[in-house]
Amino acid sequence: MKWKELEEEPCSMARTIAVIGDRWTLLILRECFLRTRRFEGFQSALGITRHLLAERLKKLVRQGILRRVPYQESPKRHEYILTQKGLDLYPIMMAIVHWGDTHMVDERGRPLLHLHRNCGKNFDPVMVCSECGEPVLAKEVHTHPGPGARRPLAQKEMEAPAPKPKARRKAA
Amino acid sequence: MKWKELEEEPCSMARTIAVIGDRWTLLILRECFLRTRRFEGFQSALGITRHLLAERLKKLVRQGILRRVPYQESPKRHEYILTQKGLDLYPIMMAIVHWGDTHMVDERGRPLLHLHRNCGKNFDPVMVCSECGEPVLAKEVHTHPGPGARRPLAQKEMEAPAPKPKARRKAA
DNA sequence: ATCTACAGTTCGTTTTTTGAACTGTCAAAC
DNA sequence: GTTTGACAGTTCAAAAAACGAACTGTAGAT
Repeated sequence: MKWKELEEEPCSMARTIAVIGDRWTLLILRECFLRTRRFEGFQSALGITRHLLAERLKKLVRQGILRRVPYQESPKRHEYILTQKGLDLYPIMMAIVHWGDTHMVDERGRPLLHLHRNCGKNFDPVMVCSECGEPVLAKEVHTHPGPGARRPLAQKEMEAPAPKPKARRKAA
Repeated sequence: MKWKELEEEPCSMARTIAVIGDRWTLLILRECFLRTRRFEGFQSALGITRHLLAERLKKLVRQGILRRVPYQESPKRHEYILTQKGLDLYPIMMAIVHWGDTHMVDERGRPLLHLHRNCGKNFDPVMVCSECGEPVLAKEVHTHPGPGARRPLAQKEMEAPAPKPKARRKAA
């Protein structure tokens, strides 16, 4: 499977992973949520190579996750700001942080705490069901095909190579 | 920054990303949650190279996310099963799927639906505050250092170059 | 005139990933 | 009793991605 195909898989996870599923992209997004906006800011916070950083930022802009906004003329300079689509990644970020808080901390405890201003307390993110409001466990969930599931196979595909004859052993 | 260092960063996101933050690992985990357990199962579902798959599975076992359980003697064969630590990744997976459902679907709609058996409805995952139960928005959260934050600077680090005065220039 | 800040780009080297075949055990088929 | 197939890997050369370090270019500060 190539990465181009991945983006077209009928799977929301695959498609999302195709966009944000690499280490540097996730770290760049972490910085975005910590209010970093500028090239040098990302570079020095992460130690990423400038080449990669430029590439990843471009990709995030192409995907509509960041917006490239000018903040000064002459020399033209831009900031990278999260769009709404980007802000919507927050639950993913928080879920990742929370797993780390639960399973990857050392004896000293959490590196960061999160204060929910609405209620004034440090909190953990909890994933609940949109319908009943209860926390969701993996075992309580049944997954089934939706309208965008892989379409029924077309005739052409039906004729497509049945699983290749595996001439794996001592061939030729 | 090398990946070894990443695992030791005082940041739960960095540590988590060091473990699961690459494309194949995330896809392997997707398969795990879809009940795939065996080498061939992962390989044929994902099209990952066997070499990489073996490597990634080893790493996930080392990290305690999967358990390698024998399911037959002679030839010894093993299954890869999610541990509790692995099951705890579920909110991350669901958050990723949900973002994809929101921002990456085509006109046909979602590839997969998730039924919450407890309430009998198809649902979306919602991230709420553990303290007040309300959905959390990025803007409502204030991040601050916790007990495991970067240790106080050692002497050597104190001697490191202080940030220099910033040059100002005309704004846009 | 020189230095520094910023936002990249270029390019040669190293590391990772890929693709394809190979190894080895055992059961069933021929 | 030899061959075939399923399974779970390992090996290795070649291709792709990432790294590091230097370079480009604009402009304010010294």
